Amino acid sequence: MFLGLHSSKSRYLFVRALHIGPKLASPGAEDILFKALCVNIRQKKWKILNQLSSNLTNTLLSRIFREFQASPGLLLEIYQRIGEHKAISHSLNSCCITIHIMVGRKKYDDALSLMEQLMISKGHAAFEIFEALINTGSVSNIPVFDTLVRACTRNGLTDDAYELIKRLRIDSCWVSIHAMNNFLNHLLKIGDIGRFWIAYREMIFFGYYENVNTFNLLILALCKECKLSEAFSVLYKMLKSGIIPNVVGVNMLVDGACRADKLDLAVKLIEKIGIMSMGYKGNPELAEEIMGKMVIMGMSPNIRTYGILVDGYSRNGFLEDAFRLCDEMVEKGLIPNSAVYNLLIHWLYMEGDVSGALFLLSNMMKNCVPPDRFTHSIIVKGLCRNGQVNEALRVHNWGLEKNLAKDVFSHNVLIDYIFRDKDIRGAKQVLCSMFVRGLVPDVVTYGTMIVGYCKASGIEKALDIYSEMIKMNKNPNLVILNSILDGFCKEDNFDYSGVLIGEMKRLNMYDAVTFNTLLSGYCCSGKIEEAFGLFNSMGKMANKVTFNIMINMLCKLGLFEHAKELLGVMLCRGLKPDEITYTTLITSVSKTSSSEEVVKMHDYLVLRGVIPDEQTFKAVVSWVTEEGI
DNA sequence: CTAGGGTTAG
Repeated sequence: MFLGLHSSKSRYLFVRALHIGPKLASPGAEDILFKALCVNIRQKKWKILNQLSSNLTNTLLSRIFREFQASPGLLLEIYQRIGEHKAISHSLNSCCITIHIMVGRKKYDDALSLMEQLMISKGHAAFEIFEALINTGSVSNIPVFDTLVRACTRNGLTDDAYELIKRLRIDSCWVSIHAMNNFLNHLLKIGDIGRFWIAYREMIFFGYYENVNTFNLLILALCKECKLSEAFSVLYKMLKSGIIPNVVGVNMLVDGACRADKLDLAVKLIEKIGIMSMGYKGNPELAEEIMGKMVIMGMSPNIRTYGILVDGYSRNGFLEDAFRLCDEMVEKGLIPNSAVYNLLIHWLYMEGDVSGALFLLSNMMKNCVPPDRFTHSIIVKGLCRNGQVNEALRVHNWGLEKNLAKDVFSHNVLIDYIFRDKDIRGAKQVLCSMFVRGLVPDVVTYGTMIVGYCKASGIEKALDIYSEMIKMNKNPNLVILNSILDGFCKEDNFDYSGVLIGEMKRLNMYDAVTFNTLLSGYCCSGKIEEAFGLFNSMGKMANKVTFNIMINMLCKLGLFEHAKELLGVMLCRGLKPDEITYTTLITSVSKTSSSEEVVKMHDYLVLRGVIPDEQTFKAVVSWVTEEGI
């Protein structure tokens, strides 16, 4: 009998070890334990780990880790099973040994989650882990530190990530371009574009060469800053560096063009990728070259490109074109995925077409396209937006039952809309139900609460939420800072808003919304001089909203001719008036001028691409009713 | 590394 033999042999060895004496007893016993553990672990018999837990010393554990370093899957399981056991505590070092082994075997995701365990569950600081990794390996083991940088950015530890990169540089160890890209991408995700450019310039200064991903990030950053032509010119820089653009960069340019109201440009870009240089730098030869290379690379628009364009059309009110594009896509053999369906359903809801959205949803099911984590939230938001908050709550609860609402997404939407009804209690209830389900509020949740409190009860309560957010180690982003700024402006507290803007500038975190918010604040409280001063200093940063705010102020002051002049400036700068410009101007002109003037203004604006919405319609209807036409 | 939730204007 195997077991009998085995146990008698163990007993024999054990007895012999006792006879040799206490000094040598322990290595012998450790050997036996070691072998027994290895045999059992290889057969995935985990019971022994529990049985022998009181004997597992650090030296024994390191031996086991080394023994299994060739099979990282098994190693990870050992590590986790030991971690589950209360009697044995992992040292930071044993975890770092495991991390080194995982990275050595290219199991980066496993290494990443081990690091996250150390940071989150065990509360180790990034630099503690850094030191331990050096102690258990070598500082020149770059992939390990690349992973550590990634772990930092994934958990919002921006400064730690940056300090790590700097610290390694002092040791003449350079994290890879991949880690640098990861850091740059993180800065864009948290909305810190100022810091993005500082980090990028620094990276180039220290001799890194951009790869295709770095260039894509540059395109993304420039698109976010609405510097579309600069974003396009990144393509030249890429080719000059001998790097061929890929579809990801082009997709971002398509998105940037759509968001800058340049749909035609987006379409051209897709139809003939080389065309983009026309009207920008005037170098058709280079454009042809780009196109040629892209065709060679098999770089044709993918499903994502079409999705972005579907979004672009819909966003600008051309839902019909979006559907036409879908037909074209299907003709080209690209099958709409859940993202394309989601986008269309989303925009149908935004247009108020609830039944159309419902129809498309059933079509999605019919075509066996599985709904994803976005679909559920889009339905919840769509219903809320169309005044069916109770129905949205019903769908939400149904989703919770069916386990479709696992993330904070739809919760955030509900909190937003319940807050809009000034139902603070109701919003708090949704927040509580989040906690009950083990969902942790994210930055958007806090942002929504801050805006909600600003509008429902004033800035003070909003600031409480802000400090709560800081306590939970969540970093404020640009949207949150802008919301707080709006709160100050709405309460005429321009001292605090000045301090805040100063701080935001120092942090390099501000955008057009920041200044538009302040501008709107000035206009609302009649600070005309300040408003003009700010407007003039905004320069190229001024966007459509900036002009709408200024036009509205001039109209309210009865300076209609000046408002029209400003409309001209707006058009000269390539900014298209929208339905808000329309309502502002029509409301004003109908009060002061003849019906001919109103009709003239209407035609003028519609010819320049304004697509009337419900409120523009109301503006005209009220004028017609008053005129008795 | 790219579309789909929270900020500014009627």
